[in-house]
Amino acid sequence: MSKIFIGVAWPYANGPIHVGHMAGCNLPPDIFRRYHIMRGNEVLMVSGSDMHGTPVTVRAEKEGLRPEELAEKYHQLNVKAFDDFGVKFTEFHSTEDPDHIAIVQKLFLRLHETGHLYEKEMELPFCSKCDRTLPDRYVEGECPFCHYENARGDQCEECGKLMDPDLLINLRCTTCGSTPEFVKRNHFFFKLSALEEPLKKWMADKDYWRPHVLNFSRMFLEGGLKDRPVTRDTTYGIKIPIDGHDDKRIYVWFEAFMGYYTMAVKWAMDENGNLDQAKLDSFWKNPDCKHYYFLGKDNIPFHTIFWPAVVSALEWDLNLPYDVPANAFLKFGGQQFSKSRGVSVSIKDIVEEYDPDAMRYYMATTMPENRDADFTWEDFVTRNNSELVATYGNFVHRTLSFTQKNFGEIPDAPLNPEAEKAIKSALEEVAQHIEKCEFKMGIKRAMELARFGNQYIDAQAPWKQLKASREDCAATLYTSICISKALAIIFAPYLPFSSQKLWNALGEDGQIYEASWEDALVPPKSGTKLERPEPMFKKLDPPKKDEPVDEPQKEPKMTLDKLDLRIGKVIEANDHPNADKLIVLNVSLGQENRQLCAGLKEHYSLEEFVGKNIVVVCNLKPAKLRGIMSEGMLLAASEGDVVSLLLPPESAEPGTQLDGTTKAKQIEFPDFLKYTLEVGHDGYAGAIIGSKFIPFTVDGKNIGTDKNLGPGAKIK
RNA sequence: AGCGGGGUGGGGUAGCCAGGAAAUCCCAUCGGGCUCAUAACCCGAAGAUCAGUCGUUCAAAUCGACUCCCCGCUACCA
Repeated sequence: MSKIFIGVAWPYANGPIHVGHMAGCNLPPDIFRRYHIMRGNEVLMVSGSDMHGTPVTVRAEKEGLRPEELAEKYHQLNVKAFDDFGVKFTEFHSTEDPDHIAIVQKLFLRLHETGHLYEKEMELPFCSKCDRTLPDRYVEGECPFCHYENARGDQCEECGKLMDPDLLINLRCTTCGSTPEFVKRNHFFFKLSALEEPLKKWMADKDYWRPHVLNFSRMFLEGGLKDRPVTRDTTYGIKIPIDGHDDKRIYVWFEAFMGYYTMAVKWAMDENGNLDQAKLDSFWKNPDCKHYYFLGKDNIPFHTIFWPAVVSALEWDLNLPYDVPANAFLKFGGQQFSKSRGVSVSIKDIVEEYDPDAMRYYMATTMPENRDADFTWEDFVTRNNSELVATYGNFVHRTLSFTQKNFGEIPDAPLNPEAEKAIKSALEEVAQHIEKCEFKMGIKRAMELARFGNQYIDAQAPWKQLKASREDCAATLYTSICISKALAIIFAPYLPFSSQKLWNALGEDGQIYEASWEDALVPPKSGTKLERPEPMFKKLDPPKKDEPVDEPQKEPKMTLDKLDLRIGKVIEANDHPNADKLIVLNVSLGQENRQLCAGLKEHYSLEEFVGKNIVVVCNLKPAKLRGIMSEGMLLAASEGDVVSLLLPPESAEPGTQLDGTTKAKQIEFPDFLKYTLEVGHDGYAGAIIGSKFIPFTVDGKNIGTDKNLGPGAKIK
């Protein structure tokens, strides 16, 4: 029996866990964990919610909550989602956990003591209007090399040169546009540069890592390591345990991954908070305990470089990562998952709608182990129906129902030696795949055993044997039951819920996770009464095809349904800090708010905008307009010099979709310009599709223009 | 711009790191079998110059170079 430590990347508590997270970082460690438990190994699997990241504060502002409240809300939600999905952690808490905080502070002091942290004065741009120091990313100015006007503080996008904020000419704050001053602040730095060589040495024998992980990490190291600041000017987060730094907090990047250790410490404490050092050491100082970290590819350097650096800098001889099987990204219909763009499916919704195992199966077969993969509902349904239901589910069901009907119990007969061989090699190969974190291969191999089962039954034809020789028939069925039992075990790490059902249907008592991998070869007891079986999995209806798939035509046909036009209500209007003609609007679309830039300063005053209903193109690719993100475009008509907003009925609720338009996928700006939109003969706005004028309507009502422009006025 | 990843029968994918009779699985197509099973299962057929060019090699989807497309990232938003 050995010990396995599993660290799972800490999810941000700024939203519900979605299928991308689950397939990328959570399902794989759960499969791994379940397998090892069945092998009799002791597993410590930890993670928690990251509550201190900037995304949390940003999201909190949007929802009008304090960051702690928001984080706690999503933390609770996600704990439940994991549980419902069958993903179980030994310890799952949050960065607000008092023990986490206390231990992080201890580690901070320890690193200070070992000389890996030092204090240095750094000059930081400070925006007095926003009242905060600005990270490099949040300052812009003219590039001193190529004189590009909107170079960022970390890098000039135009010439690609790395930048420092103090080099920029005419600095400004990207948020508000005012000019920052430089202030001197003391910050703590982690001496990463000193660990470059040791890390290279450590990584030298990691050839068994996934190629993309290893490549990326080695490249990163080759690029050289710079010391990194580990504190920042903010008041949300963990306090620095050294006097005189009340206005600073420990940087999230530095603190969150310490959670792998803090959670282990927490686990090794009794109710009174007394630490059992030996218990902790058995996982963290035990050379025989392998440490695995599961995460998405965006997280690789933190786990293959920064975290190992910190662990070794503690100088306690703690275990370094053994493997970091990072996954690539799971995309959704070809797009990156993104909450803000509505490209997301939360686990909560999935478990309400489907059997978790159906989704676990789909994820396990498509997870992005070595490259990005694509999640589509169609594919999910197809794989569920034609593999899970038709191959595995069907094999078990035909076996059990035939046996139950004709024998009523597990017959007494010998196991077919061919089948025994097939079971053994499946067990062995699936085990090897899982141990090497090749989960996709593992489940594929498991499915082959089910396929073997179907072939076996077909070849034996027990329905014929029944008439010819009841003895032969019994042998076939007994063998099929043995295969079913093996399938229950083999699939248990992947599909725990259905394996449990099958386990009990085979007359085995208790929980399958208490069974061991080797039990797959223990013959089922003859004479066990069988219940009338229920199918293990349900067939799913193919997704409704509301429109014919639009692939056939090469030229994208102009149809309204490719546009996502919605009613927006202006909440706030401001001048663009860096442009003469642009204004920046904050617009409510019901569910969400968006920031738009519009070139209407010469035509409308700021006051005129507020409270107005407008028409917004919501599926335009977001673009930066003179430094400010514009997440859509408002529609206005122009006739000569006169520019007029489109005027939807005041009764229309923000967020209402214009009739005929859909939440279509994102389009590029040039594609949008291909549409001819204009004011029709009756003075109402619309689009020309083909040769027909189709008026825009919302809730059946026409949309006019603010200044009653005449027919033919162009809209954009 | 730089870096990283990808381009495999009609669609979606595996194989590539450790080169070897041209290739996995699912769907779609065609033919056959079976009727125990959630019209499920089983067998068979058709279909790819493995993006392109050049090179290394007895041998390349697999290694190297270049080109063309797609996607992602660009460490203070893990």
